[in-house]
Amino acid sequence: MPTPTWERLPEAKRDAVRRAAEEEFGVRGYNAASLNTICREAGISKGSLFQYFPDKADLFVHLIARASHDIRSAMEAASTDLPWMTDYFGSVNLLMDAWISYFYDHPRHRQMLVSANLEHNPSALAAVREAVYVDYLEVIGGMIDLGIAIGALREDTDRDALVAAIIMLLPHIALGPHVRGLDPLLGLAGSDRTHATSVGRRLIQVLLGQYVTQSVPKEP
Amino acid sequence: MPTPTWERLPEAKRDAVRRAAEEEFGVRGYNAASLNTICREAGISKGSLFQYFPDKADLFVHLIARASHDIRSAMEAASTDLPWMTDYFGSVNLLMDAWISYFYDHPRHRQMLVSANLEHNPSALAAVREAVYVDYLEVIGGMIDLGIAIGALREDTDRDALVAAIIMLLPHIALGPHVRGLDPLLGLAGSDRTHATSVGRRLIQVLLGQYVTQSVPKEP
Amino acid sequence: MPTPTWERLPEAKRDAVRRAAEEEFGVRGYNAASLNTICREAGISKGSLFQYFPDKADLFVHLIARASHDIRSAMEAASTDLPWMTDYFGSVNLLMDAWISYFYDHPRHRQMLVSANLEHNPSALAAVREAVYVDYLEVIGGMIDLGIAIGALREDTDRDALVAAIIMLLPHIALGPHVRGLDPLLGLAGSDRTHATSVGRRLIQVLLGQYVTQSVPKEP
Amino acid sequence: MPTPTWERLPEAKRDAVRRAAEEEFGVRGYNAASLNTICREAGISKGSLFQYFPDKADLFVHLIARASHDIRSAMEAASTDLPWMTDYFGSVNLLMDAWISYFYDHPRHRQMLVSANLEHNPSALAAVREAVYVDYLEVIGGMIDLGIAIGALREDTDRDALVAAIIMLLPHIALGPHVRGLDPLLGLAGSDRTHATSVGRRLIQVLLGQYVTQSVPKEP
DNA sequence: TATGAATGAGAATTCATTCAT
DNA sequence: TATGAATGAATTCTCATTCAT
Repeated sequence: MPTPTWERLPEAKRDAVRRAAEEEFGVRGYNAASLNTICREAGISKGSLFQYFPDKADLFVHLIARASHDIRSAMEAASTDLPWMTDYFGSVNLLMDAWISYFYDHPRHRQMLVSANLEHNPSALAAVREAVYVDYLEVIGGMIDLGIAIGALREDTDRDALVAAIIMLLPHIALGPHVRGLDPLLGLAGSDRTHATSVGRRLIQVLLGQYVTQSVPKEP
Repeated sequence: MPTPTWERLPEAKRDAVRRAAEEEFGVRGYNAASLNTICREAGISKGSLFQYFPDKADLFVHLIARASHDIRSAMEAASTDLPWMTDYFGSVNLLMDAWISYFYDHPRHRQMLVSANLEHNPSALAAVREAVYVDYLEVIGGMIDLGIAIGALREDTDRDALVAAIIMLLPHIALGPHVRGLDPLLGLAGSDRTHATSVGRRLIQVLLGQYVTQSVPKEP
Repeated sequence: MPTPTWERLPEAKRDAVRRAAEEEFGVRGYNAASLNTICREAGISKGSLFQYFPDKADLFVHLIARASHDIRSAMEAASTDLPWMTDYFGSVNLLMDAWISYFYDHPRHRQMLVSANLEHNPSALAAVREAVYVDYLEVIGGMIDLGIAIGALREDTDRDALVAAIIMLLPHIALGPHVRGLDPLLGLAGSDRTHATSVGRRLIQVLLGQYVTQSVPKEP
Repeated sequence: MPTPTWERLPEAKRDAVRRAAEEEFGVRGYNAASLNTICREAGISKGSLFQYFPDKADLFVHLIARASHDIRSAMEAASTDLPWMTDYFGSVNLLMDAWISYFYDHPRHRQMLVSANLEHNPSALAAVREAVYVDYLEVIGGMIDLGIAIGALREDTDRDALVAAIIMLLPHIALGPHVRGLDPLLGLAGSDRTHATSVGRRLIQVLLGQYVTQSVPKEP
């Protein structure tokens, strides 16, 4: 956890530190990221950084948790206005669109979460698990449960397997499947938002298709 | 590529080095793995290791490629005797069973491939891509194409999206979904082979279910 | 370039580091010099040295450039009061005396510049070229040009060949001709300042003799 | 000294080892030269090399001494037919031409002797001193003594200073003054044999000019 | 509260030399 | 006589963390 000193800091300085750290963790990964670099870019001293966060891992966890929380908020906001009751499947697709858009609008968050997903260091990984997947489980799980409850998904849906599959795929869809050698298949590397969105929809279809009871809406 | 010296080494020593290196890369990941540790565990001197492999990256790539090749061979052997024509979906499930079993029988390979999948270092990642994903694309792609060709899968199957989704999920299924925070859902951590197999089948069903034209066989 | 940290260091510590480094580079040459040894002798930790200089080459260049600059300043100071107009050849000799004296007073500089002149490493050599020879070319070239301009040297003097010859000989004269097997001839090894000065004058005579238009002054 | 084993070796193998070693010492210098590389290029094993020469220094000394001896022989052969009695200064120039030509014809020797002259390692340097400068002293000293004896050089020539100056300049003239920052002055880097020869003559003139009693011959 | 110099363990890699076969 | 695997000390350089100012 950040120290009280960190909380008392002016927002501008906190922002500078966060930006520098997200960039560095995003580009180099947790282990290879250098606190030297972060301090230099943020314009603070080494000593200061250790007065804000007890150690490197703690800084990382803080950033991941914040990003995850931001995303969840964005998703919940986007979800509010969707016609879940009347067009469930369309709403799922629109939510996925919003999610993909979020990462196009917040490239530093995207990059850092890619790194987090690639992380092997046990304590960093534990942080990702606790900070990110809890949110995922709640949001995705809730979405599927709603679908079943309102009859938009078949009653015999294998809820847990489906939620798990979606969560496993999520990082690949928005964060960059190309890092995993799938690019020849899906052509996502360097693609624009429109193409990424359309690929996202195809994957949703593969996962949800068999459970949908409504007629599947066409792409706009 | 390993040096000629490596090729001439007695199998026992090669095995000791491979074991130690797979273990270290598996536990700590490419970047954090220490050649010091590998040497100590393998009982060789630092100088020797560099007479076997030109550098760290080369050792890593060698191990990954070897493991990947072993797995593909095991899969192709397992595939040969399956009744693809008469029970396509059952064969898919049995192939998945074999695949999961392989990793239960070769825990060091499993662990190292998990690490490889988590790798952030770009050049190490490129090695993984080339060594592992090419095999995956061929084996999985071939399996789906066969299903479509013989009418076991629907003609309008989104072949690429499906192959991509399977490949994205593969590492999670056999290599450890628990590392990604999904354990509360699937209960795989420390589970036995039987439970892992059953989870694998549920995920296959989620992915393939809608495209299957045959009646789905029950678990044995 | 040295880091800001280096600039802020107390002079005593900077001096200790410079001494140790000049000694080590002088005794062993750039390539063979050990940063370990330098740190030990300077009484600082390995980490500290790399907070002062980005790498080994930078430390080397810094020392060479500093020494060269010191020498040039000393030469220009010595040159100021000489009677160039009325006794050009005598002034050349007195300048040479000052130059030889400088190295007797700064034995570490002498030794390090000998090493620098023996350097085989291309990038270290480039540094020497840029730091040292530019000064030499300017000072020696200027001196010859002046001699020609005021009529102290013959008009048909092969200016470039003469400057080149002097510059080629300079390191040998003051920095130690004995290292090149010439000692049986000149008896410089371990000699005192007086003998070295007299040898210097003989070499000047060999080089300049034919071009001098004034009567050559006797040694004092 | 090479071992008896080395002497018994077939000439072809000895030649391969010499070539490889001259190349490596020439390109990288004594300290940085790698016996690994030499063995690989020569096509022999590490063990063999150490059965031919007791250690690295000994191999280096052997090569230097051999090259120096070759050069001396070539100079003495070239000297034989020169008209020393009737055209001393012209003969000096022609000898210098032959010397420069030798290095254009034996680039590996040239390069290795450049390295030797740049060497800082004490034992390697001692070898250079003993092997090379003894020859230089005898050949150049004899040449000057002859000039004085036959009256081609003035009686009051400062024989030792002159010999020393010539020997100091020799490596620069044929071996590459460009490495010492003099190229802007003399334009020798990458120059052809003709230009190098003409530069050599200008330097001879600068050194010998004042002592010559004959009229100086023009360049052909 | 901020600073930034100091630390030293640890990283990958190279190399001349030895010696059992 | 030839081989080439083994060695381990030495190299430059990085980094998170501490602590006196």
